[in-house]
Amino acid sequence: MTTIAKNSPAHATLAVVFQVRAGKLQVLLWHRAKAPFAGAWALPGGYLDRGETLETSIRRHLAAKVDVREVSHLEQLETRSDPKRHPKEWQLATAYLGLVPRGVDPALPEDTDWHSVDRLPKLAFDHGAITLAGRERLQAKLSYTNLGFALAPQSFSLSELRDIYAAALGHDVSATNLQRVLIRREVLEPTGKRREPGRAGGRPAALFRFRSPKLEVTDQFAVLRPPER
Amino acid sequence: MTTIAKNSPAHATLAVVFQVRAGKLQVLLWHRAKAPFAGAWALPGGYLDRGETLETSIRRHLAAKVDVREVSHLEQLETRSDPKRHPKEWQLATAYLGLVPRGVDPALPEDTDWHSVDRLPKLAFDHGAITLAGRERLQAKLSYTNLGFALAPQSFSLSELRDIYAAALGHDVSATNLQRVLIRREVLEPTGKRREPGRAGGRPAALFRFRSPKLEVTDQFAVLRPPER
DNA sequence: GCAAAAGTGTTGTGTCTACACCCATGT
DNA sequence: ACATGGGTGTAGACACAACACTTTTGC
Repeated sequence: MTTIAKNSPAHATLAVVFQVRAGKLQVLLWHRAKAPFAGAWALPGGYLDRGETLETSIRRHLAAKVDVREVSHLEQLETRSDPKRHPKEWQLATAYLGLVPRGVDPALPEDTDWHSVDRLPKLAFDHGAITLAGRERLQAKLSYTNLGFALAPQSFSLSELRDIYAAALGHDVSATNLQRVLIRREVLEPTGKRREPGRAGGRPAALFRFRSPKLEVTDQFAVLRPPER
Repeated sequence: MTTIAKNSPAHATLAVVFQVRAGKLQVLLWHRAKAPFAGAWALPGGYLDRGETLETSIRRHLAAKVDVREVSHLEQLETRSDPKRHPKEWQLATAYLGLVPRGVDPALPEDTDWHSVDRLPKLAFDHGAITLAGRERLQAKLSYTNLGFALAPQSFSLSELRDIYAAALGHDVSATNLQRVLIRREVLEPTGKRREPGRAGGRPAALFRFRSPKLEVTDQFAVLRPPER
């Protein structure tokens, strides 16, 4: 018998899955029962298997936590490699950003729950930093892409959409101006339907939808763009 | 003797190193002598070693090709994981974007050379796609950050800077407007020095420098920014 | 009529492009 | 003087924020 020095790192995939719930941006976490970091909350994920891509892997691990069909957007965030990030093994982790539209409420396992991002508990490993990196990516892309489609339901009033943007961005958003920006960019379109007012009355809201369910950059060349002729 | 199933992928680091040379955006490639892809050009890089981070790894591998002190910026791009990306082994690769300022001309090994990005030869593995992803990242960040510092020399006239931006962006850039954008954003500052005119005459150009040699976002919240009060 | 909620009109501001014009130097 | 290259002045286009005002509903 020879001892074989393992000369490749273990590789895990993780996902920062966000959803706007109860007016707050929340992230999906599970509660670790075993060491290391027993008792701490952690991002969902697991090891990469032979024959699968990173994206396939994180979809497979997420399927154990939420109905993957609910995940409306998934993109790679970053790969973490600090040799000390895992206390027991040499492990790299590739993190993904996942988004779930407002309104759906997937069934979750016992050990899994949503947590408000601005009141995070102590997270295992480097998952705290990864979560914040995910929020930064989300906030930036809400500004210059149509990424809102991934947080919003199929159809919505503009004040509902404003609340979603406000929760994700962490500051007030004006429904008036949000409408004009997204309509001008041809990101939103009216459905022609209306929402019935509640018992307090008020004008019925027009319902909108996102034109495309795929990520599109809507404002990339705001400056330093090519000359017209 | 037992066969030990290796259940972790090999992990390599790669770098897309750009420099503006001869008015073109060029990328550093080396010529593979051995299979797989013998005879093809490839991005510099190599395996990740135990105890190092991905960034340390790519700096180490780059050191074999260029003087690493010349690399003025390095950031992680993406991790590629297609099981078929390497014909012989299960290998992931994390790619970095590296930038070298105009003007320096590092000594290179025999097998290594610069190639114009818009006339790339066939590249090994998925290196062609990675190179284009690197160019996209560079072009986007030139618009909304001070990343130009990493492509420009210490001090430069505005027409020199315009040529650098034009090569990287792939379209004409107006020196007049480039100046105003970068000065307003407080990215550039005058050095107070001047460039002596050439034999053809002409007004001597004022020399500028970038204020900061670190990446800073200068335009992130162009829209959907927080209300003033 | 009045409160509530949604939507429109309008003004002002800041940032950018385009282009005409002026400046400083060598021959 | 004039060619050459650099720099400034200025006008217009555009996208956005802010806010007043109007519309549509329930009670």
